[in-house]
Amino acid sequence: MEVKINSDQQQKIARYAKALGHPVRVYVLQLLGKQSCCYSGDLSDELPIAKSTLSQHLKELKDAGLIQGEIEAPRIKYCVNKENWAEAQELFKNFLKID
Amino acid sequence: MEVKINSDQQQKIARYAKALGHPVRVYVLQLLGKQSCCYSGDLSDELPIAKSTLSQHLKELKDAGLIQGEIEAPRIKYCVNKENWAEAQELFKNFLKID
DNA sequence: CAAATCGTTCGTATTTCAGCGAACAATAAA
DNA sequence: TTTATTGTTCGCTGAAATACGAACGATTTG
Repeated sequence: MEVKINSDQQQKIARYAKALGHPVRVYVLQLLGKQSCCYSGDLSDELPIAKSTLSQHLKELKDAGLIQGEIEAPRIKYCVNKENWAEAQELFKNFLKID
Repeated sequence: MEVKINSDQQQKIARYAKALGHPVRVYVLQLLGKQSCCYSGDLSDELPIAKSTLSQHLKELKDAGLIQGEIEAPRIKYCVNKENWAEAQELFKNFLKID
C-alpha cells in the first residue's frame, strides 16, 4: 500500500509526538499511567520548574488530547484521556511496527 | 515501581518524539518502512517543500539516530537505523503500554 | 575543462517553545 | 469580609524550529 504525503495519520502521529517532545510531559504521563490521576499542585511541588511552566506543559497535553482535568475546587485532578490514549497506542503501534 | 523525574528513559522518549513531531519526518520514516531505503533527490521531487528544508528534516532524523545515509555519489541513500529503531519501538511500547 | 547534478550550509524571517515572575480569577477557609 | 490556596494567563527573554533562496562543495557527465 502506497504511503501518502501529509496524510491524516501522519499529522496525528506528529501531533501526539510533539506533545511527548519534552521529558516533563513524558513524566506526567508515566505518573498518570502508574497512579491513574494526580493534582497539579502535587506535581508543582515535585518538579523543579515554575508552576506557570507546569501549567503550560499540562495545557499542551490537554490540547493534544492526551489528558483531561476535572475541577475539584480549588484543585484540578488530571487523568489520562482513555479514548485518545488508545488512539495514540494504535497509531504508534502501527507506525513503529510493534509486534 | 516509582516514576523518576527526568529519567534517561524520559529524555530518550522525548528525543525520539521530537524527531517525529513533524508530518514530513513521519512520512519519510513510513516510506523507509515500506521500501527499505530512498534517495534524498527522489523525496525532494515528491514533497512540496524546498530541498534545503528536506535536508534539514533528514538531518533532524539523523541527529535523533533514526536514519542513516550512505553515500552513493553524487546521491545519498537513506535507510532506517535498525538498532535505534528497535530501541524506539521498545521505549514507546513500554511507555504507551502497547500489549 | 566546463557544465550538470546532488545535497548541504548559510543567512534570513517568522513562528513556536520553554523558562520565569507578576498579576489575575475562582474557590475555600478563617 | 478578609485571607489563603490553587491554577491560569500575560508579557518578557532567549532558544529552537520551520520555511525559504542563494551560494557552496563534491562528484558525475559531456
